[in-house]
Amino acid sequence: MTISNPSDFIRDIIDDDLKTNKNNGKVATRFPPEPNGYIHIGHAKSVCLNFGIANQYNGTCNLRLDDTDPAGESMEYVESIINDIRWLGFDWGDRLYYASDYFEKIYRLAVELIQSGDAYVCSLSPDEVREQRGTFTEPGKNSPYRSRSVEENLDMFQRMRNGEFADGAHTLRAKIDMASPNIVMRDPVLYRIKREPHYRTGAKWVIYPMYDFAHCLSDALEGIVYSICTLEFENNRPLYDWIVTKLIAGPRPRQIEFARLNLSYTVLSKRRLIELVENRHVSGWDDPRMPTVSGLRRRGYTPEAIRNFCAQIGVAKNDNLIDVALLEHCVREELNEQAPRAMCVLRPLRVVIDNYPENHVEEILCANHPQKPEMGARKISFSRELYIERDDFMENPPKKYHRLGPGREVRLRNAYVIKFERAIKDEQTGEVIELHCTYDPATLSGPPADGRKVPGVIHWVSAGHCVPAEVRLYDRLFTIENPGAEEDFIRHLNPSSLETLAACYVEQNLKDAPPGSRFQFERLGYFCKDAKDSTPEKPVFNRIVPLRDSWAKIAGSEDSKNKSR
RNA sequence: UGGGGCGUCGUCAAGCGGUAAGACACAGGAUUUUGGUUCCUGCAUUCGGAGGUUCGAAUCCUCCCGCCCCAGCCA
Repeated sequence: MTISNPSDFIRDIIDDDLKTNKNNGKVATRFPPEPNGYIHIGHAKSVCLNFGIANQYNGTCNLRLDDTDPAGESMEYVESIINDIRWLGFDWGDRLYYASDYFEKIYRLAVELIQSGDAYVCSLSPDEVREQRGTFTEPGKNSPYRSRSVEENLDMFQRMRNGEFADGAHTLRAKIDMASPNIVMRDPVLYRIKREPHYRTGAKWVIYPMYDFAHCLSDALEGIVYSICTLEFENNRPLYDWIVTKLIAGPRPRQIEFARLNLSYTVLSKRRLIELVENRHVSGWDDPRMPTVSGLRRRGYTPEAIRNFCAQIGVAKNDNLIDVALLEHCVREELNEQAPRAMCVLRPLRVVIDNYPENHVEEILCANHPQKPEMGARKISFSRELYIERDDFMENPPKKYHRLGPGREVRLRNAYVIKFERAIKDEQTGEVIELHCTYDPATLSGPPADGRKVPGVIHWVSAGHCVPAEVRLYDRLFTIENPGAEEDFIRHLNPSSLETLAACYVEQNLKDAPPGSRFQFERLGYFCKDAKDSTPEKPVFNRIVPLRDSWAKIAGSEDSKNKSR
């Protein structure tokens, strides 16, 4: 499902600009994450948009770390961001930039702003600034420091930089309009004093530019043409334009806002994600249940699936809550094509084929993909003792159940038709612990000769030829559709978002599967060998996504019928 | 109710005055050694509401209603 000609309102704007030769045909974007957390699927939407546009129009997309607030920023995050965007399949050439590399230039531009009388050093406390800002319906008051002379402002700003003042003692503010109906324009703070070591500039600076000042100037310095950001910055656009027209002579970037991604049954705000990690509700940023790029990668999602997802959801200005089923659809779509099939028994039930010769082993050739012979075949051992899924036997099955039960026959996938003979139960608990069956030797590669129909097919492994594995079954992290809208979202964590099955068996061929390799375990879903926790003795497989299961729906409705009777 | 933005199927989303694309989801059916895949079929006489302009409106105008964002020295 590759969308050949992506189109959206942003690309429409670019098409128009190109048609009128507004920017001499130049297309330059940037992806500007702050390195204070791992990027998630919502960032991926922006990455695909910005890099996608650059690729489509033969332009460029810079990667810029927007590191203007040292609190919480670190090289670890920078590295993860770089790694994740590369993994997603995008390239910025040698255009890796840091806002912190522009600190000196930005400082000089601030001086220019002071010199033109468009900025002043304000000595109000944070509380006073808040009080004097006014409200939605009342204008703010001019700061008493608004009329400081250019000379005094220059001197004060220099001394701010020199570290002569305490944190928060003064700020540099733009002189705009305290009565503006747009609160962003009421003399916004441009610089603050903050004695916090910066992960890149160390202790060199004690003043740091605010986002509104640094971002637009960084864009302009890099020659960005389209500064694409999310809707909540729409109010800031007048300030963006104000700063840039005051300070930049040449071509100026244009800010365009689009709606950020919201995903059902998950949270995407950085604050909430951090809370999940720090309070150990998940194992880390790369917990396979996390919507982070690293979490999705570990879960087994492919870059292609994520890119397709981003193409599918589109780009618009409507607030949205995308059904996570669409994301799941995108992985299934790709993995159905790409993933070799294999067999794995999650909850083993021992089966003895009474009429199969003891100590006999035969090798059965199994196609790696039923529709793609070019993907080859592998051998699987078949013997008298097997494991099947506990779910595939029922003592009192409903009519539509196509598997094993009293008097029933079933096809073993890629192998013989077997018939149920008797069940052996634990004397204490009554639990079925072993099945005895007989097989029809004439059914290895075709249906029974007498024409009888065997509708059911189940998977299996040979007891003496399989390898023990741990399988982790993941489900959505939250039980409600929009946990992001809840104050106490933790309360809605899904208690069964992870089910660990420690005693599974996978077919022998998976013994040395490379870490990160993906398979379809037939009839179950798509799985990925966990790169972190697998050991040579015991591989661990993460369930990426289950197969669509129309039986579950039938069984579910049967179940509810029975309950209502 | 100061400013900014948005309202088209359950969820996304095309549509840009000529008579509602597509995807996911959902529901049927066919094929099937995965109750998978694939393949058919169905799924908005209607575009937040009400007026108006027009031969003709989701598209233009007016009013109304609803939702989101903004009062960090965060981004």
